[in-house]
Amino acid sequence: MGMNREEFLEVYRHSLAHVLAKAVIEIYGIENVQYAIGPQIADGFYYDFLLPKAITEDEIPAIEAKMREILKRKEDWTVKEITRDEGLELFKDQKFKTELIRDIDPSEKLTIYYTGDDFVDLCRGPHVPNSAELLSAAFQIKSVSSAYWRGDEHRDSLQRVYVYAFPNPKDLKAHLAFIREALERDHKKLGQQLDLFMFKETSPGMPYWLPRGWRMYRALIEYWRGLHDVAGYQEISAPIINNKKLWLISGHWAHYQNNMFLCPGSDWTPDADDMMAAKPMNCPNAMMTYKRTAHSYRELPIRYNELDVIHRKEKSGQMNGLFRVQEFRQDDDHTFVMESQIEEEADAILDLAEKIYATFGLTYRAEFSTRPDDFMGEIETWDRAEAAIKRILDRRFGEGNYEINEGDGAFYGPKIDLQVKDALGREWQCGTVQIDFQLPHNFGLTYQDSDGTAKEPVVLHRAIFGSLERFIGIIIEHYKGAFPFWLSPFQVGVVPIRPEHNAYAREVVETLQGIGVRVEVDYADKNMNEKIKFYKTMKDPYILVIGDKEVEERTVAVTTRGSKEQRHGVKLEEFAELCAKQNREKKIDLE
RNA sequence: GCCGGUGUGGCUCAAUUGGCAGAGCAGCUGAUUUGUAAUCAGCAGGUUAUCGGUUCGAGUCCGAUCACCGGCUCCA
Repeated sequence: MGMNREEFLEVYRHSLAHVLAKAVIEIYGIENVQYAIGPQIADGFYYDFLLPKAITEDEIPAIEAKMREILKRKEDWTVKEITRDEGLELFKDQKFKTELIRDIDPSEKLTIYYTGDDFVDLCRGPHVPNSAELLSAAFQIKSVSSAYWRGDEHRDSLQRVYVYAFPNPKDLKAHLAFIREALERDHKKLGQQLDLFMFKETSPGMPYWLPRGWRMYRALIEYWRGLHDVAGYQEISAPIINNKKLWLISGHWAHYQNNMFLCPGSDWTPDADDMMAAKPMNCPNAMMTYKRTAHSYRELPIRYNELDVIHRKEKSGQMNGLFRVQEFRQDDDHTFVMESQIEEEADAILDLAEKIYATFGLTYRAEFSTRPDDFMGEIETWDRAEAAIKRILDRRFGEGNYEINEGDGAFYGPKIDLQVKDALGREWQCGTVQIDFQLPHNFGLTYQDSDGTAKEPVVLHRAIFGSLERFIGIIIEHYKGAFPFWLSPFQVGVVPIRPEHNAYAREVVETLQGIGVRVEVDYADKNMNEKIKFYKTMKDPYILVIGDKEVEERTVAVTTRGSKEQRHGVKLEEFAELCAKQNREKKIDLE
């Protein structure tokens, strides 16, 4: 066919979308169906329909069967060019098509495709010449859900039929295996199995961190603090609940109130002067911290990093495990710089981000969002900042090797977003570097420059993990719960075979704890198999078995996670050094 | 917020057309004293998410609420 895989997929998926629409119309009757659009997506395509009632799960097989039946008719596909007016006449009973045609430039010709002689759709093409060509394609309806016409919640709610589609059964099978794999890695499932965190109805979207999960959380924080302490950051912590006066200055009261948890100072009315709100962001308090004293240009950059708990009230139906919560910590920082320091500082942040992602074995890519229409501040300042960011990104990734989202920046400044890619190739937005010309202005921040005048600093908001909660969710799935040594909730599980081995086991535990290793041990008088099974289930990196031989030789018998073999006669000191080394080096794989 | 789905001991799941809420694991008690992923026996554990309705009778049917899941929108 002389096309590459991408084009091939596009033609196949696009053509199958028409077949789906035709099937739905044949089943539900053309008078009951308003068909909208059917674009292709990463693993197939979807098509949106307005129907008298929702499609249920049990109707799916019939739709799929109808699609296959249509393909077997081996109908010809014919393309035709028409005018706008002809289009409006042809689709006069189809309101979405009519709207689409109205939006097209009147001078432009429209193309329509017939599949057989009874189904016609507005489409740019290209398509297969005959349905027979799609007989080898493999597809499966994935699900039905709802979606708004043009993504607008005030408009029609449509039935969206998602379909997996691939050129052959082998590719489809591989994709289904991938989906199964992703389901197995589900962090909500693993979080429960590994006893890391839980949720309760009494505080939706606010995780309880359980003993094992909190150990990991702490390890992550300690790692993060270690890096920032030596990179010139000064960690702060500030009030969780603040009076609305603060939010009035920052602008959150006007623009973010719907996402804030309010609590009364004394009097329960929203306009009371003592109304308080849990902070949804750390920025205002960082501004206050900067403002407590006068600053010289010699002090800049000033970097205030922090890990305070923040709260954002979400509309119901938005929460999703650790990926989307209402209470979380960002690995936040507000760096105050002179405009001339933006480039160097942003570059240093990207260095730090790269180092951190590499520790987890995560690759990443950058996106750059530029000035929106409703921007605030001086256009020249924006231009200089955008040019500075562009220089950094060109240097780091090469021109054209990062995505540019024109006009997608915040109203207060341009931003860089970092998308990390996990073990399954899925992308997650984690890091962000946002330049802010506005907040320092609102808070009246200044520094005294070398010429003696007062100037406004620029603020860089940045996070590298994004939120610790989301990041932990990502790495649970990335590692499938088998964490690197340095990050594991417990790093070593100790199994004394009989009570008479407990004394030496205690010595082993204390030795390892003494060098900061997280050890768990079961001294109970019970079958050793139960103890081993528990530590294996919990995916502890190392299990040490201690019996007569080990007590006598002052050794440990080591089983490494993922390996069937056991290392006998390992000297206790030797094993302790192995642990210390891995905590230092933070390698992903166990030694 | 919207559309669809789900909710039964701590966990995983049963319960026929509406007809006595049940099992395995975990827990507790006892026995077993064990060298690498489930030793044996016994015991206890439930207002079937919550509230209301239909019915002689509701885990099951209807309504509302809450939470969660899959999407839409929004987002770290």
